[in-house]
Amino acid sequence: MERSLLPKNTRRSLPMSLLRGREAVMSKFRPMLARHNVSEQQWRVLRVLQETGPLDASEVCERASILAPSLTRIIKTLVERQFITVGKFKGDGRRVQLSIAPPGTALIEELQPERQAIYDEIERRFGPERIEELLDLLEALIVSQNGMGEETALEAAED
Amino acid sequence: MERSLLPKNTRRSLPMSLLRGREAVMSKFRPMLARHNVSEQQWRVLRVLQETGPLDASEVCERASILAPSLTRIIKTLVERQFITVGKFKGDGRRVQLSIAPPGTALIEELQPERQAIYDEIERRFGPERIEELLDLLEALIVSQNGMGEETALEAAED
DNA sequence: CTCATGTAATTAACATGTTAAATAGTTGCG
DNA sequence: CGCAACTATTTAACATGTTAATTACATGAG
Repeated sequence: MERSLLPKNTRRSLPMSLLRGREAVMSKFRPMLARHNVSEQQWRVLRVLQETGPLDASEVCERASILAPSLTRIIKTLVERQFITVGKFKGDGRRVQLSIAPPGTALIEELQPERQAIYDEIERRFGPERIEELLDLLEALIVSQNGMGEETALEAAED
Repeated sequence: MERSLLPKNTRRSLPMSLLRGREAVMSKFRPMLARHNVSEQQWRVLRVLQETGPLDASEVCERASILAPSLTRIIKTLVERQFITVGKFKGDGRRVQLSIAPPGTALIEELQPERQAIYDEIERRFGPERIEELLDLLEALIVSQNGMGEETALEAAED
């Protein structure tokens, strides 16, 4: 007998569990970020620029999982605080090029030890192997859902 | 040699992967909710009330992973649309009792088949066993981090 | 070259996340 | 009883999520 009904309750549903899981982890980092007056999203932008080098806004959105309108606002505050700089793209007047600035790099380096401590504590509680398992499963989940299998007979008929 | 450094890059970090994983799943449900003009959060409130019966605001916050200030606003719109009703709690004038109303129940029942189809598709792509694995890991993650192990020598010293 | 189309980014409008503070109601202790 | 401390909810203020519309620039067909 087929047994793939909807989650019996809200506590064992994928969206809710992913949300609560993320909250469980982020609650450990949030105090650190708050002490330095950076939001989660601002922090993600900084890290992406730090690790990848100058990027245009679209790529930052993609890599930091932030929507374009949010990024527009975030850019404004990060520029004001001199954590990043913006410039035009050579050859395409629409794009903006975002680069991390020295104060941004300095912030990341300043927080590095504390981040490490928090991450170690999370790992100690949950177990390093399980973290790897979880990361692998999440990656597989993302790939499985984002894959271009949209062409079911149903949806293809709508165009 | 100890090998538990910070995630090398933003793509393999727990918070980012959890965020992207959630987005991968929710992107499948969002269109359905949008068609019926309910937000994710409004939907979670309805489902919690449906599955558990009348609750006070705090319990709804807890079960739906919504912060109290957000819930206050959500209640307002759900009451306007007659999806829920609010009443006072006998014996404690501070609490509000939230109950799902017939139109709310009707909406949930109306969406049930579509939810089932979406969930089946997610399951088909990712695999039923892996969903269970993932849910188990997430639950373990949450428990491990929320547990009251806060009393490290470091933090105990701060009080 | 010119216009229709497409793309990158921004703006607008509203809902929610997030923290801090304010409001109301409860409870326990003297 | 009367007040201090606590608890549940709300309000406030600002940042972000989210979708739709708009602006500015780019590109290709004719």
